[in-house]
Amino acid sequence: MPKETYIPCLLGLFRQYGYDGATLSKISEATGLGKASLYHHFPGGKDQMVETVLDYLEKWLSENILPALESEGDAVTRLQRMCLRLNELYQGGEQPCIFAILLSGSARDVFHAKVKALFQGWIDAIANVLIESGMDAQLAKQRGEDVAIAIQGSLILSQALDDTTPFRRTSEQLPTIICR
Amino acid sequence: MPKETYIPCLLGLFRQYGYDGATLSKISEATGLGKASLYHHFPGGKDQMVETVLDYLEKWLSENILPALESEGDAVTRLQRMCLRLNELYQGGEQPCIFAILLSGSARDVFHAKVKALFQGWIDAIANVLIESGMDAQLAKQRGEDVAIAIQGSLILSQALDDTTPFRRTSEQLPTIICR
DNA sequence: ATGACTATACCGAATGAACGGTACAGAAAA
DNA sequence: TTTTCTGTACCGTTCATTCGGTATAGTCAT
Repeated sequence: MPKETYIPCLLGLFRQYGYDGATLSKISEATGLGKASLYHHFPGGKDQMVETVLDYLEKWLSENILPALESEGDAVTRLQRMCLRLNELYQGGEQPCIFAILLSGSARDVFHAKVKALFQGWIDAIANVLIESGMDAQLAKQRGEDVAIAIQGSLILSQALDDTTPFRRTSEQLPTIICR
Repeated sequence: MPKETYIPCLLGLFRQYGYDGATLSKISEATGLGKASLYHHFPGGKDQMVETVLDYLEKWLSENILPALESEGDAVTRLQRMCLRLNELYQGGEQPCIFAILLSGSARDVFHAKVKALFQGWIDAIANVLIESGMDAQLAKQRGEDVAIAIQGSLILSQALDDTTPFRRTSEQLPTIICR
């Protein structure tokens, strides 16, 4: 089996346990692969596993989130399409954001640059939608950040309360609120 | 020295490294205490250290955040006073939220109940301010959640971008936005 | 005031378990 | 038969935790 097969499994593990908590034993058990097999597919060890997951997600974002933002229609509609995709990514608010997870612990040193770039790309893409619809560029950038803030915050709160309502409500109301 | 002395140090460590990343070696080095001494003050080990920090923070919240929300003035003013306190707690957005940190990794099983209760208490206190100022109860609860979402989200984004601007802007604009 | 006792604070060294990672020989697939 | 994969056994390191013990200071009864 190619290593891509195990990406969803790895993603789930790093989401649930974080970088430091996702031990090789857990990874081995969850994937059904022995340590030797894991190191055959990922010679770079745990770091490379995360790297692979991040590359996969970067591709997923560029094939799902960006097209939604660059699709036809007004700004509200486009943001709604984005939220539909985010709903898949976070499984309706049940799953935490792996990018946020990777910001703490020993993972931060290694992956911060990549995570930062991903956030900036996302925010810029949102801002462009708003600029296209006639919003002032500086305000559009702020509103782009506000989207990221609302999504990330609602995921945290959904995790904290063990209830997906905050995320689902936020992703529903967000598009209209952002566009004024 | 009494164990309370080490609370700020422990708080900093768990914030920076998370529960799984904050090893006894790091704690020993940062506190200047030998591992055996740590177990003298905290016989329950790492769990008890986190518990002690959480108890300290619960007290801090009840002496700083709640009084700010129950102080004199209109809703906007009271929320502004709360944000001033949050600014201290998170050091202007430089420090992540330990409650959010404790939601992932092996810490989640142990501390989720306490974190959930803290969030709910905070949100309820905010909602009460808004209800007092004439807002519908159900909407007030949503707005209380929106405050938590905005604060948590802006902290995540500040960490991701390595720039405190999102947190500082959010905590400044939040009070007026929430009250409509 | 003195010696016996106790509580608190601390530490170096060691424990077994688990960590991330590797070596290698054999199985499976091409 | 060569390449790809995997199971087993291992490596050194680090993990959380504990052991046995010291230093200090205060509390006693004498």
